[in-house]
Amino acid sequence: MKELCPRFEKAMQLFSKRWVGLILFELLEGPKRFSEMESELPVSGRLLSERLKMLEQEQIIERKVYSEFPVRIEYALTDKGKALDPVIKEIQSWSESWITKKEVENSNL
Amino acid sequence: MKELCPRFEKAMQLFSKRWVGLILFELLEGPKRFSEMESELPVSGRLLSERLKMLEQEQIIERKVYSEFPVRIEYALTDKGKALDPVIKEIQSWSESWITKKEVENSNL
DNA sequence: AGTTATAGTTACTTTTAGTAAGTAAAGTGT
DNA sequence: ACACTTTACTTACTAAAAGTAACTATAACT
Repeated sequence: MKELCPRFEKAMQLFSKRWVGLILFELLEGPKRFSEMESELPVSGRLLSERLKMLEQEQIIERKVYSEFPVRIEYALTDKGKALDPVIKEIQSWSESWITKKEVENSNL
Repeated sequence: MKELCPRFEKAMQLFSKRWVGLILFELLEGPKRFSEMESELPVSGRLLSERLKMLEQEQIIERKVYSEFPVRIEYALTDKGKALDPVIKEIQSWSESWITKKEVENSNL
């Protein structure tokens, strides 16, 4: 097996985890709370928690605790995370050019 | 649950399937055969076959049969597939800027 | 101390991925 | 004609990841 490109492989390993793309899409709009993301995406608390933990470990997002009542916890992109903006934008652009209405409908069956 | 962007969600659904990114990376270099991809990527025949079938159905790749001895089958990107070049390039560029040597090493444990 | 609101976690089921061995098709050699 | 190659898959089985629903933790407020 050839080496291909270890950094690219590592990046794809992150991206090919379910929900990661959509979580990043959300966070590019600005910092969000757990419950916001949970309600805006069709992801369960269990997986959202798991992914946020992973993205924090990869230093792509940052978890900030605000001691209010009730406690507010916000997730925000780091510089490394913000640098993914062009990637998300390219995927968005591609999907608008090449994904047909029909395909979108059929994917929900 | 908000609608977000159905086309983007559909695109991420494709991308977040394991090996899809690496298969596209390979095919952007030019048409490839099954056995070539199998040996260049750490993917098993079963999944490679499944992914190629899926990508063909999505019209991202094309399967061409050449009646030689032994039979030669090539997979090539369609225009829709070639249009993913900027996406792959952006991921590559991000990974080169932000994935450290250490991260690459640790991901193989 | 008990209530409330957010942010998770746990235990369980279903789906997807990984592995290894086997089958299919079709041109070749005898 | 028929067994032999070579590539391209498929099948049966095991392991890992994702989905679901109910439950717990924390901490400020009353």
